[in-house]
Amino acid sequence: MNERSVTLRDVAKRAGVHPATASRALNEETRARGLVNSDTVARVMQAARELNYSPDPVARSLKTRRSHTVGVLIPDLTNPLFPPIIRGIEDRLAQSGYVALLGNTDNDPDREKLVLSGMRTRRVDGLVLATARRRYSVLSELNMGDLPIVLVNRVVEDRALPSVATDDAAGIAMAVTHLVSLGHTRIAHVAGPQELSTGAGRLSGFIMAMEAAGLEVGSESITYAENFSVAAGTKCCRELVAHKLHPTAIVAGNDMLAIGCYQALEESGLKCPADVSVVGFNDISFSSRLSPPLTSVRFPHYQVGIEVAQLILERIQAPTAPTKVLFLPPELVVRGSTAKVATP
Amino acid sequence: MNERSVTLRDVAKRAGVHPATASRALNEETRARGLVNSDTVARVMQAARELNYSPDPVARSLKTRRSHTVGVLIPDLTNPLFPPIIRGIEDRLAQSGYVALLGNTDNDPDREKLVLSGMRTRRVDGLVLATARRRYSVLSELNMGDLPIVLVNRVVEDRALPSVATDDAAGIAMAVTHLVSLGHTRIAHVAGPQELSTGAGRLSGFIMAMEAAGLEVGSESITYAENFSVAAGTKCCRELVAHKLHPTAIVAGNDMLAIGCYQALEESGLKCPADVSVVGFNDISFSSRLSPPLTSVRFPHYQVGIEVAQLILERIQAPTAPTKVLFLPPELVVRGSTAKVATP
DNA sequence: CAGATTTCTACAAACGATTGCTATGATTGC
DNA sequence: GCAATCATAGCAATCGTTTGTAGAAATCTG
Repeated sequence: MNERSVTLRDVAKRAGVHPATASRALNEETRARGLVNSDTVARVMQAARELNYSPDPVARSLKTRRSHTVGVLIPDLTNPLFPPIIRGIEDRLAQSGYVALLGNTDNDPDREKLVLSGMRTRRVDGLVLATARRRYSVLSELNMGDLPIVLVNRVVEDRALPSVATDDAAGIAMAVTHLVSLGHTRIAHVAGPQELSTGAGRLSGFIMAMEAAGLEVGSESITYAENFSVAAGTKCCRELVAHKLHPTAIVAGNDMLAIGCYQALEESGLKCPADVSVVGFNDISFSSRLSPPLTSVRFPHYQVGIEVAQLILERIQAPTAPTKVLFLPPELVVRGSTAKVATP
Repeated sequence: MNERSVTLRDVAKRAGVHPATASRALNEETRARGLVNSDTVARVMQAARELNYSPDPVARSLKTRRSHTVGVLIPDLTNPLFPPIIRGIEDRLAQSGYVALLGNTDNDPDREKLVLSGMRTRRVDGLVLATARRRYSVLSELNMGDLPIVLVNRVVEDRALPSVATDDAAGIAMAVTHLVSLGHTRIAHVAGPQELSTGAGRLSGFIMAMEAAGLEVGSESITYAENFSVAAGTKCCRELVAHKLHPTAIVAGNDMLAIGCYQALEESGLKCPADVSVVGFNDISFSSRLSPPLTSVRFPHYQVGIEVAQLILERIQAPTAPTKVLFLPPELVVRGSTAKVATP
């Protein structure tokens, strides 16, 4: 019943060897280095199997200083962007015997510091940050300089940290091109927070794409959201429609902002897409079920998670490996929220 | 820079005491038992503060056999029902210095076994299960009988395990009553998987509520979904509309199934809510943004998470405490997917 | 004031693994 | 045939805590 959990000593005793030998026999690397006879290896493994031995990760961690754990910091799990990414991360980590420790920061620097220091004392082997501001000070403050780090969906300004993200500019360009092909010329942008890399990247992508299309982009065609929320989107969109430039299309910084636009348009009696087309970014689940179904820039969330985990594992193995910055291609999913511009 | 992490020995040395004394001085309980002089307590705590000491949880776990970690098993993080629950759990756990270890099972018993045994070797102090079938064998199989367990959103048949959930029957009853008050009499049910407690509880709630309303519920007014997915909902709804009983309202086992109904209705050229009203369950985020906005039974997800964490913490403290079964009240959110029955 | 009792603190042994070093045969070279 | 080399396995220390026990002060008791 309450079988006292079987330890390495038990295995060793059963195999008739010293615990140290048993340890080496069960350890891939030392075995490979030929430090132990293949006969005894077989005997030990047999014993381990018979006893259904599994090593105590706690004891192991204490000695090896590795927890086989990586901390994953996100603003808020409730944001539908993150669950698929997290699943990707966890699935890939599990393959290598690692687990993820989640931490929600709610975009609050204090909370972020708290969570981070908690992760440090829990001795995570690496850190995945989906919360990075463009300039990142928290890390150095907390003296976790030696910890492997990978960013998700965010890039720091100087690209000094490895990261996985989609090409924001390319995605926005696809949106703009799509709108232009529908005949739109008065295209506005609801920009996300500029201290976040996505917010800034998408704004500059918007400007570049507009210029490439030969369209003017004045200051009145851009509004800045305080954060990536529905409410902020509504607020911004209200400004846009109130202004004299009557945009026929809006490129939102993400889907939340786009949904906010829906609401503001409704309030002002404008129809989407008949009067104003709207494009989002992220293609969160259920965006196809919105009314109207949202045209959005999609990128492979789950795959991003996989790649992130891959990267952090690599860096844990070889902390000094070159700093990879990986971009996954975006894709425009055209749905009902964009339409040909109404002939005036 | 690379300050060798400060250990208990350092603190002890600085305070001029033996490490054991330092340990006791820093430990709430032993201190309370008066095992150490209050002077030395002060001195040790001072030293600890000066050195910015934080105990190594790994070493501590090794000795105390407690990991300050609880495993949380869910079918799929991607299901929008779970993120708010998880946040509740994590937030409450964090308050007590615990962390959650997530595990996705995809409703696959094998995967479930795998994840569970992983959690056991990681020495979780407790288990939160959102995946429980009505009869639960996996646990005994894995010989984790002594581990504290709490169920979320699921109840086992004999209520032998503590759990937190909403009152499924009451929620469904609210839905049925609402529909009846709108004049509906031909009300059908898309039932979830019957091996899950929610599936079964909502079905029996449906039957009871219908009888209470004096309405017949024949076998043709119930279809069974294989799982809680949009696709399964579509399939079931197709059957319902194809059948001779032409229901004017459908109570779906959850929101996913309800969305599936939307799709099937659309296919058959039926309008919701003009021709058929639909009610969901869970009120996942964005259900208000669906087309039409979904009427759904809501319960406080985040709060459920809080309560669950509370319960598992209690049980970790006192494993033999009485088995609480907590029900949180549901609430009907009426939106655009339900309407008065069309006069025939 | 001697002895019994109470308070505290130090010692040392765990917890379960890993790992540098040493010891033992066996093997080889000359 | 003896020294040097090599392949294995054992010994013991260690990671950073916690905790049972022993012993030294300090306090109390009669």
